[in-house]
Amino acid sequence: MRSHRLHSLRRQDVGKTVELNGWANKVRNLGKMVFVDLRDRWGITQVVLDPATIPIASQLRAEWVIAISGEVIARPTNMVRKDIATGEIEVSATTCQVISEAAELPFPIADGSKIEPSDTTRFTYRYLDLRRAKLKENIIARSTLTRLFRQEFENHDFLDIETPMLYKSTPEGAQEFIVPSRVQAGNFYALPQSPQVFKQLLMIAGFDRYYQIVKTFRDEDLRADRQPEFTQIDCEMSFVDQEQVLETIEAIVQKVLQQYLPDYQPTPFMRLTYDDAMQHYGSDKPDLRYDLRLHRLDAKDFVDGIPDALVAEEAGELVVIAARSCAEKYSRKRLDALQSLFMQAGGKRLAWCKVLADEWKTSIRGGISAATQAVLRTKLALQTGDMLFIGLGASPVLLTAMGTVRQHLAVELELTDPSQFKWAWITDFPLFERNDAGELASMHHPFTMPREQDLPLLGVQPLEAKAQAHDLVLNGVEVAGGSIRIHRPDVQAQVFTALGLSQQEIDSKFGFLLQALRYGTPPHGGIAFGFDRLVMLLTGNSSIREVIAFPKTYKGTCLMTSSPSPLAQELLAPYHIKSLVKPP
RNA sequence: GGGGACGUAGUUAAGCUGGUUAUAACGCCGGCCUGUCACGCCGGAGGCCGCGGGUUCAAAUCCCGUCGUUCCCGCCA
Repeated sequence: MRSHRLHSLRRQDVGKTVELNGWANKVRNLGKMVFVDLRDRWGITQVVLDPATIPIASQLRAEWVIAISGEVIARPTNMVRKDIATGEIEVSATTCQVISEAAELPFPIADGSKIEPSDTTRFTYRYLDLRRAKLKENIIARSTLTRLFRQEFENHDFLDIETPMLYKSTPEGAQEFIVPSRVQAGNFYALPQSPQVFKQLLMIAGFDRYYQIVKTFRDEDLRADRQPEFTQIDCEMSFVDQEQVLETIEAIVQKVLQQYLPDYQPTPFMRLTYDDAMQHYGSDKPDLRYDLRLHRLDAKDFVDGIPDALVAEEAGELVVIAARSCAEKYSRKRLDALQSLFMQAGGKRLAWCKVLADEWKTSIRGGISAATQAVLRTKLALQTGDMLFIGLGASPVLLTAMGTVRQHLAVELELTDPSQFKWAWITDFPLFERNDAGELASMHHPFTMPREQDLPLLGVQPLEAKAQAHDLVLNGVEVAGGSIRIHRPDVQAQVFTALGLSQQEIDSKFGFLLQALRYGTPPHGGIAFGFDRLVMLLTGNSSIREVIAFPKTYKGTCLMTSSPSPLAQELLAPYHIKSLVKPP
């Protein structure tokens, strides 16, 4: 029986007889003596074996699972390793039993190797990748954060209630995963994109506060921060206004951060309206670790008139970003790259100026007059060595295009310190937006409550209406989103109507919700965290695959289990499905 | 759906303006080694150069297609 885990033995344990189990992280065979770094989830302990008494010692290889018994001894003084917790001792083995041999490894598990396996290799042998320190620590950190969030939600009287995985198709949102019913011929469930409607029904049922750490599913194309199945921390509260939701959630997050990050100094989350975020940062999820603010320029900023190069054919507006001390960093090539980035994002032209001591260098034909330079210097607090990026285009695309430039500049100028955490609430989102077909669509979802004062706008100027919706943004990533929900059936009906749904559609899709709202519904609202993204940021990773034990590839496949896989027609038949694709 | 990068021993890479037997490191196998911790030294094995087609006297190398991994845009109520 194992007597100790592999992180725990210290100098004061010298003389103890111990039995240790684990993986041979590293084997160093010196002929007449063999050193094995024994590893488990908790740490590493060095074992020294004498092949003269333990012949198997010279056969040991990396990643074999072994059990040894022996005596804890102090390392010779000059052999003490200060960088390892157990570095003062080692275990002199008296027995060694091989529990399980390991085949030749596709990549080294132990730290310190220069060889970094490719993604394909890592995915194929995910269980081995998970043995490596980095991924292992990410998964442990995730477990810690799960525990801390659970504790805090429980402390705030939230009830953990499960909602169905086999749900109903609601095709308004993301592409869904569908599940054929065997019993109900020709009918389908859908996997939930969110437990949205169920948590509202739980509020109607009177549970008052609900939370759930739960998988949700979206059959969309993947990204570094998107997986087809991902984990939400979903929650909902009754008898609250938006301010109370924000305060409660912020308190929970702050408490979790204090327990998770040892040096965390809690500062209140910043508050920004959607309009301010767009105007100042060109994004509804601005990264606030750096300033690089967007400023409007107009005719009065140009003493001698706006240079021809900055006058658009049609309605043109000008937005400028002043970047500090980077005039020397921007070569022609980098500027061209920025320019094409800006154009791709929908901007018309991106000009630049280098603020130099004597004469400004600029891409603007004819240059910038001394008088205008003086105005800009004051307006933007310019110093020699700064650089201006002036974007020409039409709102609102100009703002988002400049937001893209801003983000790109920050990366190039190394302003994105991953150890820094800048949180912000974004509020007052538009209730609706126009989709590609020019139709009205919910920006958040159709159960979002408009601001009280905007209710009269629903029938007349719906695009002007703002929602009681809120996103939580961390370092430029949307980590949570939610809203106050509609608790009045008449308002809900108005929103459905504004969205152009017929009475028949409303009844078939959301009839049960409208019905439920009629039986005494408390005002309620909540939020859902993208837990994978949150863990990714808090662990300093740039892909959520690094914090998910068994993620999917970019194409949504699993290289380890080879899923998804074709099903023969006879296996599909019970589900009343006929495949149009011939299995390979 | 669109655009970019990558694919060569078990692994990670070099080779790519075509030309002898495809190179290195780590790993693996054998030998030596009592204080290693990226142990060291000596020797060895290991290749459908992703796959298919084309150009050529000759293709890892050039061209076309395809598959896979990845990053971005679209998409993600």
